[in-house]
Amino acid sequence: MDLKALRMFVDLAKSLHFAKTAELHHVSPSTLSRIIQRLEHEVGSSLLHRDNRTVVLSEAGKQYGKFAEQQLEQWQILQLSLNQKQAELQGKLHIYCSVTAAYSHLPPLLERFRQQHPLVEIMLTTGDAADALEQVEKQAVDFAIAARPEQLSRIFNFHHLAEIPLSVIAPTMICQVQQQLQQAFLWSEIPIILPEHGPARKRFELWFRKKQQGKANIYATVSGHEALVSMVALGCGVGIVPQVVVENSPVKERVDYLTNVGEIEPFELGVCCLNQSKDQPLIKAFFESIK
Amino acid sequence: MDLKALRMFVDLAKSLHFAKTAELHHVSPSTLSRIIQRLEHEVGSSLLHRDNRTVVLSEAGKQYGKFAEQQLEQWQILQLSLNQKQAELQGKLHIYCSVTAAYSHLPPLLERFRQQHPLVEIMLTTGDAADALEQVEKQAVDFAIAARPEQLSRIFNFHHLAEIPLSVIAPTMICQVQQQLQQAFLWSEIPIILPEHGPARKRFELWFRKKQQGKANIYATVSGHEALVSMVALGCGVGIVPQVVVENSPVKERVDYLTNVGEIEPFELGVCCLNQSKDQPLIKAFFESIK
DNA sequence: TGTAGTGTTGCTAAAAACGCAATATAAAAT
DNA sequence: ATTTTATATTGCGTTTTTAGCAACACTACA
Repeated sequence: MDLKALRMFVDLAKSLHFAKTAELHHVSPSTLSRIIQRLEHEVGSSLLHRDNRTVVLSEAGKQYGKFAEQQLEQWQILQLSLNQKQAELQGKLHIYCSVTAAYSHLPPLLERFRQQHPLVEIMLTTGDAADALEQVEKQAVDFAIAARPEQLSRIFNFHHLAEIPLSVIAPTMICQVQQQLQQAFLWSEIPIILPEHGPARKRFELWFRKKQQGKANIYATVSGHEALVSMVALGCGVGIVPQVVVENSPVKERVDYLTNVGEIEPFELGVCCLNQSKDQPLIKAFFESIK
Repeated sequence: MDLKALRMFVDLAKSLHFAKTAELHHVSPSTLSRIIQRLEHEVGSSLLHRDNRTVVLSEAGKQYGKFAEQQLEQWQILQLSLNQKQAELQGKLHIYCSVTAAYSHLPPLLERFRQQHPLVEIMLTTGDAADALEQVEKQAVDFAIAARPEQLSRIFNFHHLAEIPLSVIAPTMICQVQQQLQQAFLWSEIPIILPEHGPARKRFELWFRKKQQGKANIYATVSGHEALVSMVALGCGVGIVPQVVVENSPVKERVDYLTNVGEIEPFELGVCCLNQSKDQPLIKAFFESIK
């Protein structure tokens, strides 16, 4: 009986609709169904009568709903009371990250921080992941969600978040590139699309050198992984990007992963700030909230 | 943040002692430590100051303690209110099980039932596991926690609970049996202690026949697995018993498991009642609460 | 009778939790 | 001052739990 389950139940009791409630909470309907089953088992009686088409609250369900709301309210009160001290902290916090990271990795980090420091204003700048460290260095932002380069200058403080696997992607559509890949081919003949700079480019160079097939046929260089996926989807060539960028891309149906093309070392994604500023109250509080 | 964690925190806040609290709740100290860490992470501040030797509540911890007690109280209120209808159910319920099952398997079953039907009086009879079905058949009890025999009469209703592995145990102490086992030996020479009857005896006969070493040298037959462990511990011979009996035995330090002695088919442990009585309200309610 | 909408269940893969054993540290004892 | 004891935490392998997909079962409605 955790808070998430209670929230879901409260919402479900309002909407009386599993699918919608599940979507609202970013879980699959089956998960929600099982969560409710767990609750029912815990209290020892069924909370909802469902006849496979409609859902209504049982008497126990109504009581449970009130209970759940009370519990959640008390939790909120506790939060408020505990955060009063921390709430003194206020100001602006500038964050830089890629569009993709903003979707995939930032939300859970910010959620806790915002809860603990509601008065702090978050300013989010999105852009090419490769520019992240530069932004931090020139103090345009307080910190960035960034991939760790092989050589990380001493001036930075880096906190590990996750490993980001890279993949080689190719267009799904019928085009010249597609046909080349179908046949026997030399990598030096395949047009390749690359990031202008940054760790992803480094990864590519390392990977291509291993193939020992001469010079790469670079079709274009772009800034920003998101744009790179689009280029590939349009059939311009193949590219290397983080899988998570593809998953969140609106054109993900139009690219395929190439398998058996050799290992590509994954990114190490993390939160990066200047060492000199890591003791500033806001930045310190942020690192505190994510560790 | 589930109820168990809250209960543990409340107790810990009183005792200020991890090891004792952990034991009280039947978990290892490390588990408790991690549970508290989880709570602290959830609220975003430390609840206890510990300097590796002493534990004191932090300010946040005090507030959290109050919160936890409130939450638990509301849960109790909910329980009470939901159980009012079911509480109409009252009477006596006679249960039979072995001493060991009373420790190891019964508590979790009864806990839910008692919560849901507080007015029902539980009458527990412990005894030799092998007598369980007999007790049910002659209606001395309402149901029993029992091992399923190969042939289960149609008059019984059986609900599976768990697989109980059997083991061959021998005395740890230096004695004749011990020495025999150390050397090359024939199984027909080793003194063996057996249950008088019941599934465990059947298992033994099956197992011994596989060895094809003639007739077993049966030193003694006893009724009740618990007594059997004692006999083995005293050095009278080797025996076959459920592992769980050994684990709960006060003399478990004085017996060893024999390995590489062949497979013994495990018990199927379950709840067993008469088919004719499975629709009685109390018995039905019990099965409901454990399924 | 077919079709779309809805909740549940079987199954497998991933994640979380557990407990043991080792570790760290501080108080108490020698 | 050094050893012993008491206590909480951490590393790690194992077990248990949970999530989500896909298939299913059922119902309303066209």
